[in-house]
Amino acid sequence: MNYEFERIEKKWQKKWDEEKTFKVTEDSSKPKYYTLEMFPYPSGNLHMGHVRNYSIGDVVARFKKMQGYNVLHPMGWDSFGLPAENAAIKHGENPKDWTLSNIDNMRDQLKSMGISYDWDREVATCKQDYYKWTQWMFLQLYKNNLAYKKKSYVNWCPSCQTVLAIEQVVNGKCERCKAEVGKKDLEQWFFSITKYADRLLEDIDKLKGWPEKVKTMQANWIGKSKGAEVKFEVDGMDKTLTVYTTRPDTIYGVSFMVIAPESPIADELISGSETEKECREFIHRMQFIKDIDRASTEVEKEGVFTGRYVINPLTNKKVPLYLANYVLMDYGTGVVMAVPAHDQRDFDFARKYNLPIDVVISPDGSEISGDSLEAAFEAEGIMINSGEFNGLNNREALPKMIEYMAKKGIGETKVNFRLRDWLISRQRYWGAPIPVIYCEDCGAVPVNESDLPVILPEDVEFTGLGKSPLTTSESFKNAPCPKCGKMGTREMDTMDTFVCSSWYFLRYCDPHNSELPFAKDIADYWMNVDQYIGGVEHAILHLLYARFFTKALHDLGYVSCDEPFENLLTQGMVLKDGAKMSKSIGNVVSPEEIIGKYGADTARLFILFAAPPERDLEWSDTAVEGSYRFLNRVFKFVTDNKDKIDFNSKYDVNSLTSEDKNLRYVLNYSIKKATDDISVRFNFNTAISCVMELVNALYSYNGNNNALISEAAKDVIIMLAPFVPHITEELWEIIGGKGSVHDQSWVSYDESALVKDETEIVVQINGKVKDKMMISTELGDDEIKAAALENEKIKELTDGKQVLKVIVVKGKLVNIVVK
RNA sequence: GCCGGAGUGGCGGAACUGGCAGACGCACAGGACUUAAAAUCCUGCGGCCCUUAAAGCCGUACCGGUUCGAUUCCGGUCUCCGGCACCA
Repeated sequence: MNYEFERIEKKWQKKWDEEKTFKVTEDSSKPKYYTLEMFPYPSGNLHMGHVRNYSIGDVVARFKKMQGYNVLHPMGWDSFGLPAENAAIKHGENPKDWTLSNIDNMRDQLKSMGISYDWDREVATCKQDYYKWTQWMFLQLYKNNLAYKKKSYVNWCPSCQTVLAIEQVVNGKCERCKAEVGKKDLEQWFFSITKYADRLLEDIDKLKGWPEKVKTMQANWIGKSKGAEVKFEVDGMDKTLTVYTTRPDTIYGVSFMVIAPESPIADELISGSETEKECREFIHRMQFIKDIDRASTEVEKEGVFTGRYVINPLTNKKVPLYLANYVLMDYGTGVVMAVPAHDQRDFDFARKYNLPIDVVISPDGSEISGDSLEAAFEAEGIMINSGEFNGLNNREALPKMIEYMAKKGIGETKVNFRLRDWLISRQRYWGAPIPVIYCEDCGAVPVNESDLPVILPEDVEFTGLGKSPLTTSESFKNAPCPKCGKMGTREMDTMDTFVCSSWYFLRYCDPHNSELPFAKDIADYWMNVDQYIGGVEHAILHLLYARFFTKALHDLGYVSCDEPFENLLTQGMVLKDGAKMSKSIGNVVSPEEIIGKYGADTARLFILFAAPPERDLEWSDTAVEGSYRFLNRVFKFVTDNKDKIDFNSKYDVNSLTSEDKNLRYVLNYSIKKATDDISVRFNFNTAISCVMELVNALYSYNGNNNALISEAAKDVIIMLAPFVPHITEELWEIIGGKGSVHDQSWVSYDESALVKDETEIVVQINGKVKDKMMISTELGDDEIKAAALENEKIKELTDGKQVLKVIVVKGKLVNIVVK
């Protein structure tokens, strides 16, 4: 007979809900612990990835609570975004109704999993009482020169009909809908995340509890590079071109110069030149090549001579200026000094167009002809053909050369970042409106804080064609200028949803505050998030933006912390048949189905047992049965033995049989191991496996020490409580436990129970195991050694051989080295 | 190309600080119970050799090193996964 998971789970879920078992408030008498799982987009249904994410988080929350922490464990909804709008276009549904009903459905699903959230703190980013504060955030950034509007050549997703941040363009495709991304010239709002580039990079070192992988990804994304900017005069024109280079040490080897075809100064440079026609054709042709194709290293380098020459400021040598496809407009200055002898890209270009290759660094300082090179020499070496710098190691020469150029006023040290400012405008309806009004006289004017929120209107049309639905609203469009009162027009763009999710962890601290997004003292009590858990797909976007917001809010005095997430756990994906679950492959296993068939406890147990949290997890229907089987074994053991279980019974340690001692050892060992595995290593799989061993030991125990059985049964229930909260709550009630099992203290072990009278040690000869023997733990090294040499089998095997050395590792082994 | 991570039975995985490789679970095989099946319980389960057993040998991607002893440390190679990538 299997246990009635359905009845039991419903019973306790109802009770937890009614009694608000997991509600928390600030409490200075206990240490606080803030654990958070990345909030979901309310697509309508939970998938296995969610189940894994929230099961992991729930173990952490319940475990910490049992350890005596005041645990904040909230949940909410990242509920602005495109799918709602697409549903509106497709099915004529209102995005708001669609979203709110999805939230209702998913909240029920979460409750059916028995996750210990404080539901009183639930937030939804699409609700006015939340997005009011998202708009407030915009205003604070704007007031402090961290938000600005500029015309720029931006990434445009033709399918989503909106611009995208660079981070949202993945391999030339829209991160969301996978459509090919194009370009468009638009006036857009940006957040100045680049002002924080250095701090975002440096403070990565503070993130001791983050995975190396994520830290590296962020560092690479920020992409700091140190070099110099150098000015080159254009021959015969009153014009200077500035280049950025990380290799100013190679400046004597510049044999041509290259400029990006889309550069705004290209027009001026080619006007009237003898190659003007070819140049214009080239520029025109490049416009129609997609970014992704332009940027590929596979594409052959190509260019056209502009007809102009520039003068090397160190040598006064005239070198030709080319338009070239391999120069990026949005990095550095869009102009690059080409040193073919020491840069592979320049080398390829020089060979193609027969340009000179001048060697200025050689491995040993000897002269090398550029013609003899098969590839650019990019390694360290000795400077040659470089005037007064000859003979120096190029790395030593580099700072000296920058210093020299700085003195002459032709160059200076320059640091460049790969990170771009964050483009937050979206030409979409279902998002937080950007709180700005355009006035004929005053220009772009921010809405007064007292007028927030700028409410998303409902008189809009969803045609799916051309312009954003927001522009179709008559009620929204016109608003008086906050400065002069003259009628102006509202900003029609909404904010990137990543803005909403960049501060939600702060709102959870004080979710009902109507005066501020959060009170500082309350946020300071809860922050930082002690443990953040989510998918690695957010390694760059969300985590970088959230760090930026936290730092900005810190600098503006709204919160004390300047990093939001103390520890980060990136959980692996849930796979089926080796592939990520997806509708198109048809390998989706729905959580509802599994919970219906085996119960939430089984689903949670399997997912936590099958792999450590950071690794990918292969779904196995048969292994789920195994977890279910285990829970039935636990249930059966407790119910079969409930008459023996008595909370008040005690046993005398000195009168235990060897069988009792063995069970007591396994019990205490399991407690020790499970505690370490959960708290130190987050290895829930091994924590569960040692409880399984304990249950196996209970089944094979033939003694009759009911006090010992009581202790073990009680501890099994407590140890399993964070993993399988319903069945343990039921069993706790069955054995007559007081209150909720989830309010119990975590189990502790008795060190003395881990000391055995006898222990098995291995006897090796030359490192190979030959025998095992039981030995009193009281024996010293010499006695253990003697015992090993006395061993019949060892005597036989070492007979006639010379014993060179005997190594004794107490409690583990003896290794006899013979010849 | 650069950066990060990983390679252990039929499968998921364990071995925490250099000390019995394969815990725990799945699958499989045999048995008990049953009229039968399911469920449950018991036993076996890396490979080679072998009728069987004992013993022996091999075995943690590959090659080598350090060590009494290496899945673990060091050097090199290969493969897979993830991120970035004409960033000057």
